[in-house]
Amino acid sequence: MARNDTEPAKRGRGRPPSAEVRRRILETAAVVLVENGVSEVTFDKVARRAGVSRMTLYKWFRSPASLALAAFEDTYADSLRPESTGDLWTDLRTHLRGFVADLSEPRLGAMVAGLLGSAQHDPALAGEISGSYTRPRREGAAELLRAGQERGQLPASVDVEVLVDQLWGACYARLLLPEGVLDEAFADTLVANLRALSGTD
Amino acid sequence: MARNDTEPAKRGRGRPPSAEVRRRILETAAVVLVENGVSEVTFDKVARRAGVSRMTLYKWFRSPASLALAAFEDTYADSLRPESTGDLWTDLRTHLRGFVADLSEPRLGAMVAGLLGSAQHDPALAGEISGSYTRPRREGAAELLRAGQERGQLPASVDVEVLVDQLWGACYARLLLPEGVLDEAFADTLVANLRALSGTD
DNA sequence: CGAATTATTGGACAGGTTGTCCATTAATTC
DNA sequence: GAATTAATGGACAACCTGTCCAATAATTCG
Repeated sequence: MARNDTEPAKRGRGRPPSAEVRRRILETAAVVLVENGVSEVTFDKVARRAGVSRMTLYKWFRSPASLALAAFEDTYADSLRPESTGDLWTDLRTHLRGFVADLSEPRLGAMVAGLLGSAQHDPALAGEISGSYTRPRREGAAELLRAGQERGQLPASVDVEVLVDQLWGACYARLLLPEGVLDEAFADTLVANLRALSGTD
Repeated sequence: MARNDTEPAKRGRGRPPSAEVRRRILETAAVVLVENGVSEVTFDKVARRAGVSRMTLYKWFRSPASLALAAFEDTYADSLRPESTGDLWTDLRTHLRGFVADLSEPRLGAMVAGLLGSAQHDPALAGEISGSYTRPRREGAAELLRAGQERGQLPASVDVEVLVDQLWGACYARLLLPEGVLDEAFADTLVANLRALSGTD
């Protein structure tokens, strides 16, 4: 949570990068990001608003979208909450409820949707998102399911990797497809549907 | 399927819109769309390539993305295939297999992903996609499930609207999230997971 | 201290896209 | 022939990108 920008490492020779400058860039980018969306985060605008040379941005960030992602991570990195109670269905409900609560918070949801939207035209951005956002979250989700499977709460024949998409992926579909409604009831029903099928009421 | 541009309706007074011009615009936009992606479909480029005045594009299309969507619908509108065999699980497998086959066809998948990506920054485009693409497909999917539910192949307690997201939505998640693998095996496993849970092997 | 090294700045430039304006020409109906 | 609508071509300011360059600042090494 924005605690890794104070003193990164020993530099060799020349003038060290200014932590002050980097901080102002990320703060300004975060403001533009939350107020105007990813597509408005532009090198030109951020540089002018932050009172920083545009060249510095070109040196540190691959693209405006990449800067927006860095600002997002720096400011809104959330906790990944990996707690577990020992009961699969309880874990799923609390985890999915929190997840949906985050994504349906207008500002955060719009930022995630905007970043994923930009990634559709920007393979490099997709790679960055995969590394810092998608992959760790997907890992945690699969782990949760695997634990339940090992406790016998899920048939061994269930494909956990696919089930991740049938729970968390379904939430992203509601976030990204037009007309999608994303609320706590949706999270609950995702789990309820599985239980209804398995008859474990 | 590009059959609604020949003679739309009687015009009142002045010079009628040129079907020839409209055709060239949509064809050129479709070429740019499939070759370079949604983000490269620009009024300037399409107008120059089509040999048409840029002003004409501004008159007929709300935005470049809207033009890209029109070109997509005009050229690549697919069939919605609503056939049904009477068995839910068979219907689901064939339907989802075809759906995934379409989306994983590189050009078509990239176009859908690009359009949905652009819609994240363009609410008006999201509305257009909802009306012409998302809503009818979602309706068909829900209908398929409801029919199965009425035949007793799905518990009455299952929420069909949510289950749509757990099947088709999961495919969109794989399409739109980085690292997602979308193939026939995924389609089969989506259905297999539900059957594994319900124990109806 | 001085030299080498790296960061940052400010300015400049061409290229592309948008959005808008205007005058002109073309086609069609009344 | 007059009114009406479509289409054209050109122009303009505004913004963003990507790149180049010269000048200045901060830090380490010899």
